[in-house]
Amino acid sequence: MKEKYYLTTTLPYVNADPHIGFALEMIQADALVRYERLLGKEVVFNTGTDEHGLKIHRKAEEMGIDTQDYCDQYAARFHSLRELLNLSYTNFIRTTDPHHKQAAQEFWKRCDANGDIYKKNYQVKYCVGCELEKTDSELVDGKCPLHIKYDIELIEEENYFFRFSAFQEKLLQLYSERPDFVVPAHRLDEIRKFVEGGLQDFSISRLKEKMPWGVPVPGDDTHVMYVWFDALVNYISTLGWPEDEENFRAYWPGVQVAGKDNLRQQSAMWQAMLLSAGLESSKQIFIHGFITSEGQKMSKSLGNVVNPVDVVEKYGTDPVRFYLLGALPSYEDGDFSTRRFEEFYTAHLVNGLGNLTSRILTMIEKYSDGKIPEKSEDIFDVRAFWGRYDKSFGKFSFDEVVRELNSFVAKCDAKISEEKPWEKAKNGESIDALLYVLVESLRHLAIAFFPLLPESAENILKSLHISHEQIQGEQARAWGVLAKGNEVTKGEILFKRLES
RNA sequence: CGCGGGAUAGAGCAAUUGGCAGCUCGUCGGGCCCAUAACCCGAAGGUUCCCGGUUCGAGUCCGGGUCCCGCAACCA
Repeated sequence: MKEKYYLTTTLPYVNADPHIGFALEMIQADALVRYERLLGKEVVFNTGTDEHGLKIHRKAEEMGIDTQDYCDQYAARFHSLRELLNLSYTNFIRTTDPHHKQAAQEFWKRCDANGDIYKKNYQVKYCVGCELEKTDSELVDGKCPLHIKYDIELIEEENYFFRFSAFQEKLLQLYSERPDFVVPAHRLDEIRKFVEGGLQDFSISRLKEKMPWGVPVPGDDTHVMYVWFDALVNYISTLGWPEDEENFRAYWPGVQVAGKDNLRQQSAMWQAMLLSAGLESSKQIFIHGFITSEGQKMSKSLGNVVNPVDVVEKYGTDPVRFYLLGALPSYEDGDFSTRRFEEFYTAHLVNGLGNLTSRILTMIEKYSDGKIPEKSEDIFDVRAFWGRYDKSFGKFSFDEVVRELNSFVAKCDAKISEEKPWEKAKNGESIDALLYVLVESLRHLAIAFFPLLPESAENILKSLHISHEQIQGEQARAWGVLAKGNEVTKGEILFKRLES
């Protein structure tokens, strides 16, 4: 039976269009699961949309449409990223799905049965000017920056609370037992510090009369769940929890990919919730950074927001995937700049992989009659290459994976220059040994590039007449798979040169 | 003394446990003609933010300082 692998992204909130930062998360997640599939694993890859809460409800009201219709529209927009970015997710969960709501309620009941949910007065900070509830971080010197003349009013309201404070010890234990629970390590340090500083119980419900757009609290029809509580449960409800126990057991615990703004929610709150419900902790949490635009924070007012749809239309899906995975530091914030994008694209895809592919296939055509020559020795040590490749993927270091790949391409180019096959061919010397090394290396490269550039890699494989089934498992990584006499077809140019 | 990240060649980034400071792009010089005017070789370019300490040896460890950037809890 195939080994199982489960990975989920966070669910974007449907109050804005997808931005490049979310595209990064999706692409990282997609590269990971494609990599795991190469290893021969059976994968569940989950994403979806988070659709409850006050902001959504209010926005739909403003637009004068039904809230569910509003959510449907946005969910469709996020779902369209699948094609745009060539994503291979298997599940797309929406928190308004009936099954998810039932699961969230069941989850609540378990935490409640465990004594971790209780009622308490909650002070809401309210700005009369905005007619909105405010959070502390929205206030400046305790006042609403938009309405300094009014004092913030405190409204008391009874809410359900989650006993977060009870899980401090257990969370710290989890962090110390599993040093790679959160990657990169400095994020684990960050969350540990936070938990060590003491935890406060948090509110997990809202009064239904004020905010009806949420999952009803079991046994109390005057409250709905606060979005966080319901949304986090999607990571397991998508697996059919609670009733499909077999599927849940097969895939949970899973790997979670999230942005640095989600560190607490994923690695502390959600973990505490799981502990409370008596479920296993997540397997691992990978935290990525944010993307700046031309060196500045993206913001609507600066007008420098990068829209993934625009860049994909301009450059294509694979180049965008390649830039996001390879040109940004995997553990930190990174910058999206047009100049750098074009440099990176030209250097590594056009001049690198694309040109090398063209070189090799042409030489096979010219000097070997379009057929694979006799098998020869592996001079590049592909086994060691795969070792480094696995190691880099294992630590979510996508930039390192890309560096490995680029350096393999460079080695091939250097070897060609060194051997000067065109000269030898003229002198009547056999160059079959070199040609085999090159074309077999190209096969390895195509497989290794596949998780990052699925479409381009597929094109190379097509040229080599290698089928999709032949790229999985250990046997695909062996040296000498291409058999003598098999045809090779030179295809279209892989990466077009940018016009300057 | 709220928490955390960062500062390394013109730009963007790397440097397992301390051990000759590297990579990509760009610049300059040469080579090559299989390839998408691509590719290869060589060169120039660094006081690793500053001050002090530990050490045979510090980008890396310790102390102090400066400057950027996130977060600061119910803001997805």
